[in-house]
Amino acid sequence: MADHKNRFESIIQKLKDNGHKITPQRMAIVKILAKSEGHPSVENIYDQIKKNFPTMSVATVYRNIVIIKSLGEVLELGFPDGSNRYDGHKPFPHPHVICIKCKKIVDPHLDSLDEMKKEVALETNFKILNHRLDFFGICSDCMAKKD
Amino acid sequence: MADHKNRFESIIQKLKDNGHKITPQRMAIVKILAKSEGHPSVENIYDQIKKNFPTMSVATVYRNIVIIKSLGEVLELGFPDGSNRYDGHKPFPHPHVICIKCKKIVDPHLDSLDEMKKEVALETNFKILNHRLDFFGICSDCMAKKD
DNA sequence: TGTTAGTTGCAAATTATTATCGTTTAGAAC
DNA sequence: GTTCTAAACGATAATAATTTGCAACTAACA
Repeated sequence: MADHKNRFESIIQKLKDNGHKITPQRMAIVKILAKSEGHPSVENIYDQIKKNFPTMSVATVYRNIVIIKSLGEVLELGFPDGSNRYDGHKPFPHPHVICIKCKKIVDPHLDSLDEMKKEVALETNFKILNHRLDFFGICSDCMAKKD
Repeated sequence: MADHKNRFESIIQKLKDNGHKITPQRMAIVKILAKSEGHPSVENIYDQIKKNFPTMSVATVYRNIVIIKSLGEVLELGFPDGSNRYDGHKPFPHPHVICIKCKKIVDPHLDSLDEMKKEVALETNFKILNHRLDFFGICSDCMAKKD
């Protein structure tokens, strides 16, 4: 999809605008984040890139994610079990549905969340800035496979 | 409140039922978890108990939390920043509102969540087993203090 | 009381992430 | 194109949070 290409260009542009150099390694990382197929982990990104850059270091992946995160162009999904996954395709808070068997992550469509946010703000007197909503379960694929 | 005492008794009973011994250290940990005032962290629990048990080890806190968690009597709240907080008072999934300044955690009242869960299950074909909903913001106390 | 499996405290191991540092390089200036 | 320099890189050491291994201890039951 052209959508991925647009995300790639827009992240690269933002990096340039903020005085960052565009290295081959950085481009490879941005390319994967722009697509964010399956919401990759650091390990996952590293493994993909190592094929083309055998000297690639994990530190470089971490460093770049920190920068891109600070520019608001990637969403970090830290999970209760300590694992981290990333979404550079939709870098804003949105609900996720996670399969606990195959670790697949799906983005459901939900618009009652805004209403909920207002309710909570009213009840607690908090100024709500951010949110995180995850549903954990078993996807239809894993359900089909016998357990 | 008697509520805290009930939670304490019920966690202790569950431990006994599952063949665990009731040591003084364990009782101290359960006591704090039963109350879960402010949703304590491991460090927090450890510090509180160290006053009465100077030889107490953090490992003991971790080990006990693993057991109590496996009995379903405490809810672990792992946050994106890597921090962990616990709730043994309401050990089932429920929404939280977290102040990003003072780290205060409040439990809002929300009943539209069940409806949402059904919607998501229908749309994604997942069997939803669990969920996690957090709102992040600034509490009225911190808002009052000048920034 | 005596026995024993579960528990504890300490320290070492593990894991994920961050920092250090010497070398390399993208990109602007010439 | 060449030169220059701050930024980025790779390798590895450091850090922090959690877990594990093991010898000593003790709760619980007979």
